[in-house]
Amino acid sequence: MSSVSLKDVAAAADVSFQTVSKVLNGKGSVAPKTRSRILEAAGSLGYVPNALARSLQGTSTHTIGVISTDFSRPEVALNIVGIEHEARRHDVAVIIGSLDPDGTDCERYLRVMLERRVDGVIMNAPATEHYPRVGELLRDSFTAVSLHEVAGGGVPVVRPNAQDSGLLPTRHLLQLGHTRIATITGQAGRRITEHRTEGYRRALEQRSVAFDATIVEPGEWTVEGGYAATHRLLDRAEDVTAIYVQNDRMAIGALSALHDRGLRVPDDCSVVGCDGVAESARTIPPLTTVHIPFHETGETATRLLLDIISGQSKPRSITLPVSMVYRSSTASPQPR
Amino acid sequence: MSSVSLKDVAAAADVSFQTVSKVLNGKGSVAPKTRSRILEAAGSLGYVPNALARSLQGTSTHTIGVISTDFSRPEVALNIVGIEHEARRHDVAVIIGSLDPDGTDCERYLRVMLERRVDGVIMNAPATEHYPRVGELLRDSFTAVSLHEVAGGGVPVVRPNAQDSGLLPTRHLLQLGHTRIATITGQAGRRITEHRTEGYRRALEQRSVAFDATIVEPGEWTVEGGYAATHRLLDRAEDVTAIYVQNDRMAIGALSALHDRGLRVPDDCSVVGCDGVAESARTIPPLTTVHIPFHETGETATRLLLDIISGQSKPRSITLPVSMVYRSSTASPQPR
DNA sequence: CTGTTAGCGCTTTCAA
DNA sequence: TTGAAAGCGCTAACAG
Repeated sequence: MSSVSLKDVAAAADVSFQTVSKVLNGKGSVAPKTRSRILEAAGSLGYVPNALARSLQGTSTHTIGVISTDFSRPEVALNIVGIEHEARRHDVAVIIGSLDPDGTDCERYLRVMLERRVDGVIMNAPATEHYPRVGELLRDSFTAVSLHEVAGGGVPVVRPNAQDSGLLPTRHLLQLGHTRIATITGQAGRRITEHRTEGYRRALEQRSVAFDATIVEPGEWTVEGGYAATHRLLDRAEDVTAIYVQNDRMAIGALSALHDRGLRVPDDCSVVGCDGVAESARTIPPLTTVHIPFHETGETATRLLLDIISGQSKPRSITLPVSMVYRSSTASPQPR
Repeated sequence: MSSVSLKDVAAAADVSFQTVSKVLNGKGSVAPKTRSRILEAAGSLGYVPNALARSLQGTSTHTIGVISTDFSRPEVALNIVGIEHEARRHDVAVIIGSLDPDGTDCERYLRVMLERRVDGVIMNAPATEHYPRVGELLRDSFTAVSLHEVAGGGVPVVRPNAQDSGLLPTRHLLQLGHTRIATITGQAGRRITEHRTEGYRRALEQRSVAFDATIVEPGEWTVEGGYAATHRLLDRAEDVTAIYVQNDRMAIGALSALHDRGLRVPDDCSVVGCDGVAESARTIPPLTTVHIPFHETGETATRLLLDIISGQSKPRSITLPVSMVYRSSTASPQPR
């Protein structure tokens, strides 16, 4: 472990350690001879500046915290990768915390971020969107940007257009001629689920198709959840001719369930996913879905956070556009 | 932003800041009255200790670095989540760096970790396994544990049994009666690819089935790569009756390609994946695969790293067992 | 051009 | 039981 300090370099170059500091930071003026002597000493000693000591008197730690829901889900991972890429572009380090499913450990993580004096925090924790204490902490003690709503508001939110994520695919199905369109939703009680469902509902309304709560089935975001939800749905309403599944992983489960029931996609039932994960291109059949810019969302949130920290930008929320990806899991309803 | 310091608390409680330090760290003996006065002052002022200052004279920063290949791939994400979980259990913060595909920015990240004086580093960067400079740095300047081999060795490696990951599924196919068994490999030149292929080869040898390089096709680990590789493979060798695909994402592509060619799985061709991602349970048909304990690998590596740091353990490598998951994409070959 | 003085927030002796 | 002194590695301001 490197523990060569400025003083060590100074001793080797026979100058004061403050002069070394100047040279290494390119500040002040130093005699060329001294400078090169110092540079050489630093090089041969393998000097590496101590970022902690540096942060101690500066105002910035060049570090941000990311508190995220379990990022083994690919969409979430893409968010984080986007965040990390943008942070790195600005020479900012990222400390990460991954929450348990209920987000009950969020405050603990926030505390850690406080102790480490991060310059700001990016929240990607839908589970905490109704926790007032988290919202309070974020507003009072941090410069923060969130990818989901925050209890009590007051924190800039950067996210893909969730309502369009429901509206676009539903409209697509309507345009194909479907009228019995079911939806398999994400986790109940989450804003993002509400928004996607709201988009679905609005698309129906625009075409004067009645919303029917009996063909709205929760699927928990998981492959298995989507599989089970599809069975429950079709056990109850076999006249459904199309399903908008609120994420691709559940859609993979839905395709499997449909297949197990002897139903052909899209002939007997159309399916639209949401998210645009890589796998969706090669499901059987390839999945029509909504492309959500997860990576870009992470980048944008980070850029905003960094701009707010540096005073270059005022806090504001940003919504990113989503777009349809048409593949072969959707078609006009066939007479049966 | 909280910038209440020990001195502020001391002033409020009318004692010296050193006494406050004692109380807050539970050291030394302090009069009960003083103690409670200090505690109250700290509480009402919202004092949060500065971890950076604390690290400055201590020997540890309670921080580890993780340098990883792009973790938007679910297997990789699982590794990282495992690392994070274990670190958090030990109250250690995690700084993350995600490499570009070639890992050329690895040294830069290592430098950042050095500057931040992390206690140790976990490497998950197969792309750098042949970079001597990375190996050197790791050995000379860090306490490190890697999830992949490191150039020049000397760094403990914690990883799932890669050879078994090839041997077990191939043996399964052989036991079903297949003899024309192809494999779609991961990225060429990577150790993990070599190991999985070596396992495949060994299983064949054990049953005296000749290894045939013409039915070994590289697939780049991606869905699309697996799709394309399957087509290339079958264009060349249509007598293949089974394929061991070296990861589940490529296997999804393979199932799709097989379907597009009008081949039925498993009747016309059996497919075994590798990794055991959630999607594999609901592909069409559900995929027989190898379960790889990615989360546990991350946890184990972290526990080892932390133990090495604290001197509780000597550096050593650990191999974790993998296991078969039997589903419906494999069957005995059918006469055609 | 260079070194001195001061201090970031904290922990750790050591005296009082 | 408490506080004063010292120092972790560094930067910043100023004097020489």
